[in-house]
Amino acid sequence: MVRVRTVDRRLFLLIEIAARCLSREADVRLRVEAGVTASQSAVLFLLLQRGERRLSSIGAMLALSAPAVTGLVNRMQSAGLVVKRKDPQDRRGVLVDLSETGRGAAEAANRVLRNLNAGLDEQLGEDKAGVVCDVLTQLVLSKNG
Amino acid sequence: MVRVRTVDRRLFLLIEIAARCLSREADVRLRVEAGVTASQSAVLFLLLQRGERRLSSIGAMLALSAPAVTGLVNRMQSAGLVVKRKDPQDRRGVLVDLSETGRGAAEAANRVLRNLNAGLDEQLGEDKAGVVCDVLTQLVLSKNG
DNA sequence: CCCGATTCATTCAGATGTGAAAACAATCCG
DNA sequence: CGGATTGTTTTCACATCTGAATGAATCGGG
Repeated sequence: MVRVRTVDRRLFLLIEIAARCLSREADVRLRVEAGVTASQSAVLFLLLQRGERRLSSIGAMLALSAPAVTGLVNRMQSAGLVVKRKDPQDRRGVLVDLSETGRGAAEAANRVLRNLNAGLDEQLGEDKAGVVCDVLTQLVLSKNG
Repeated sequence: MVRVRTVDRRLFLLIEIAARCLSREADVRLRVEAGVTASQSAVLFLLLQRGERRLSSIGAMLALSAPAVTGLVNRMQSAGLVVKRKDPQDRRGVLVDLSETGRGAAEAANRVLRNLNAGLDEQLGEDKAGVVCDVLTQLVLSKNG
């Protein structure tokens, strides 16, 4: 078993580096093929899978702070990707949903992400990729509940 | 085998979420116990392990763009953690090294990172944590050379 | 019914990233 | 020698995060 030493074994540092690498690659392809950024694609993915949601719900699922969600969604609204409306049941809340444009972009982004993910699975092997997904998922759940 | 569905299995999205979670936790402890941020700790770690380096070398090892390194190191210099000097061999380059203060901070940050990492190993199991490290390392190397 | 506590979103200031383009230094080569 | 090219860093404009403070709506116990 090769033990490569990039930055020792400090997972905290390594995961950020890896995330930057992947994110950069994803961002380029998402911009070209779907016209959205990587951050935006996460929101689009969520809305496409789960439908209209609160800002707070988006923040919880993506582990983003409230101000981060506000800014990200506002920029997406300016770009015509999503629509915001006050929650009629509880007017403190704000509901976000895909626009028609946004739905198209979300589907395009989804294809890009699926391709990228398939590439990763191939590069790493399905078994290892699976372990990584499980571990990261477990990690996220343990930190957020 | 439990297959949790946080955000399907799009590793590109999941790794960013996980990185945010870990980074946030690390940042709090690093600020309290070492007086530095998570980003700064990566640079300190590198300089402590490898000694004085070029800005470009730091960027390559941490997968950061040149402007990111310039900004990060400048803030660290303002904070008294590092010292910059022109490379006497090739005056295009800029060498960065730890200050006395920086060395202390680096050692403190190192202890924090070691503790955090030990906690992760315990939570995930050494074998799984090892797989994740190997996979992420492989990934980073394949993207950067 | 009302006021204090809670919840949700926004604003704010600042750290951290990016790509594009400018500023310089070194090197190549005709 | 000198102009073109290459390499390194910085500047710039902007997207993306964070915690802290604020505002707005709801809830719940008198």
